[in-house]
Amino acid sequence: MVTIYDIAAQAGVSAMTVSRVINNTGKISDKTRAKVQRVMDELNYVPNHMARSLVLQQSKLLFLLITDITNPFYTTLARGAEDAAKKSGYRLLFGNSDESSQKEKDYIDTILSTRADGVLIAPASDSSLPHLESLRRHNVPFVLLDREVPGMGSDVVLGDTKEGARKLVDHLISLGHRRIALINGLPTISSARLRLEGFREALKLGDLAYDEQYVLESAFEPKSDLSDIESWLDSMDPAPTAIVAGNNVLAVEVIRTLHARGLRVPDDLSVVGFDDLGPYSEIDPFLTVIAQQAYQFGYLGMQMLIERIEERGAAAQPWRRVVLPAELVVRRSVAKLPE
Amino acid sequence: MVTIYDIAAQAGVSAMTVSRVINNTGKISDKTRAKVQRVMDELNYVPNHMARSLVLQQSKLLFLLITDITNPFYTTLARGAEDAAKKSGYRLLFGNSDESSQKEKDYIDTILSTRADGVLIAPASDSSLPHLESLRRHNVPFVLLDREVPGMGSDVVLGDTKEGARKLVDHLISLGHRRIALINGLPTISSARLRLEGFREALKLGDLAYDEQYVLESAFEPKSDLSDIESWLDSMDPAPTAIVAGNNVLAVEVIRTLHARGLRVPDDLSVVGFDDLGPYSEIDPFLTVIAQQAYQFGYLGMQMLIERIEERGAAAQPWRRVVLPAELVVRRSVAKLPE
DNA sequence: TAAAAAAATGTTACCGATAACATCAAAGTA
DNA sequence: TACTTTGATGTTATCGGTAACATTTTTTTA
Repeated sequence: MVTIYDIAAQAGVSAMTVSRVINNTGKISDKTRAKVQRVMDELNYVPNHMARSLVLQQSKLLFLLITDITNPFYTTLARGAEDAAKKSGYRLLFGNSDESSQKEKDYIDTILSTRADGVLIAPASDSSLPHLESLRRHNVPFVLLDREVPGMGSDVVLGDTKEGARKLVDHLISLGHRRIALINGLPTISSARLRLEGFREALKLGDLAYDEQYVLESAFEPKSDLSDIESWLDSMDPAPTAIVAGNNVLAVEVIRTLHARGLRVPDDLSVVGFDDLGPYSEIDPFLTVIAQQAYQFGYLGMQMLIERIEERGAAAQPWRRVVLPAELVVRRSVAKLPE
Repeated sequence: MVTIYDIAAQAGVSAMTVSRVINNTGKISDKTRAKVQRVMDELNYVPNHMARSLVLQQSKLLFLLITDITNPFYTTLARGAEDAAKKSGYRLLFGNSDESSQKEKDYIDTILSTRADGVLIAPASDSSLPHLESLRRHNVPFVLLDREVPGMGSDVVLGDTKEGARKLVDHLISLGHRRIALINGLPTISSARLRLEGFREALKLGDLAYDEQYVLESAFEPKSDLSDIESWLDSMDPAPTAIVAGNNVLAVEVIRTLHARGLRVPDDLSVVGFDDLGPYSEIDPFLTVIAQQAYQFGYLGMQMLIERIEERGAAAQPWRRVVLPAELVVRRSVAKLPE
């Protein structure tokens, strides 16, 4: 690999002069600059970022850690984060924790040892706490996305999840549904807890009793084994007329299971969910959902992160909490029940 | 940040001894090892990967560069690459070029200056050639995915695209279609060229004439402006009875456009495409497609990359070319025409 | 018990860059 | 002309690790 020393030797100057040309610092005569520049081009010089970060103690590298790279919510979010990072001259790398606390830990280790300047992270669950503590301890700024972790203060971008759940249930009630079920993420995830809260509140406001048998808590990630959904569907008595799914993955699993049983949505059972299904939603606007501003999650989160990084040393600002609105998008997956 | 020198001082040994404990190299007494280990735990030591890579001249870092992070084909591929990388003890970072040659170049620069050990890359187009030359010049092994770049020999994992296109057209012909249109990616992308070839061959075999007006070459990425699709649809005379879309993004765009015009698929026009639409194809198996083994693209490509990296120095092996099969998945988006 | 071998640990130099300071020449000023 | 200032460049130390070699301690063997 070509180094500044190779350039320096070839151009007949010192390494420091080469460094000055590269970074456009200090004073250099035009003649020297031109000569150095020419040699760099000739030898295809590429700066070694690691050597540079080592001495500068900053990498201009940011990480985005998401929990499911195949989930359109997160990939759209990634686009937003990318755009915001680029605008401020940072490079962005992605990691995918797959909803696994262990994988998340591995990525955090990578991030720490890569000496990233900051991290945008959608935590796997409450058990991410030690990972976040590790980041905090090592003084790596981070911003949480979509989920909070109790016990860890930080900047965070959230969706108005509780309100979203309420809107979904209200919508169902307004169409005559009275037996409404919820398949939710695990209660170790803050957003799942909020969905349940919103769900219960809306029931109460609608004068409907909360019945535990109508609630299933299941992992957010796609699994091959759908038997818990199966048995849950069997167990409810009387059967619900509508199911609220805690996220898009669960919505898909539920609909798949229903289809496998020969049940049609919404004719036999209504289904609503959180977050869009990506391009698919566009060709066949089928599923009624709470749409979240995925791109904004990434964009705003990244802005907040960069502000934190650049204010470093300044008096610490209080944590910021951005809550993005949740919009009900009515499509065709809910039946209107006869009164 | 805590360094090995801090550990060394605290533990009353030399930095080298700490290094030996970390890497489990050389000979160390159990007592010393335990002591050093304890101090590392106490101080929450995290190795500085950059310092280490600087001296070792290798980073154990790999990159995956894809062209569209919101495309399920690539995210599924990413999963495969991730799994294969982890199995061999490499860390994997993602980059997203967004089908843009410029963004791709920026990522290549990042990759070069980060001194990654290797790159898995889905090139944006033939104009990626200089970027690949740059990698080659700097001796960074890479494997191409899904697309080849003329003039650049390398390992590559491809889909059997031409055969795929043929199968789609055959399928349409067998259902009575005679006027078949193709909306394809730009001809600067190898896979788009192959699709066109397969398309033409299948027409010929089916005794159908190739008519240029039925072919539109458009960018693969989603755009807000659909006017070229609009005018193309208007221009064809007589109108086709079926449209082959070159990838999933284009399929979605076409269907969206048709819906906007009040046309139904497949009742008014049949549409087929390449690559699935992610998990969501499952809730409503609608679009007939050529399904590619996205996960395998990533997994096999990563394996080949790692083999290249680790054989370095050994006699160079000839380039390998893996072609993965393309399977026709028949669903509901094609109408059977009366003879 | 002295010499040789093995085990445990330390010292030095270097990876590729930059900050801080040092030097030297040309230009400006008294 | 001597003296300061400014501009252009070089030297040295350092970031956090590890390889290669050096040294010291312990164990084995003749």
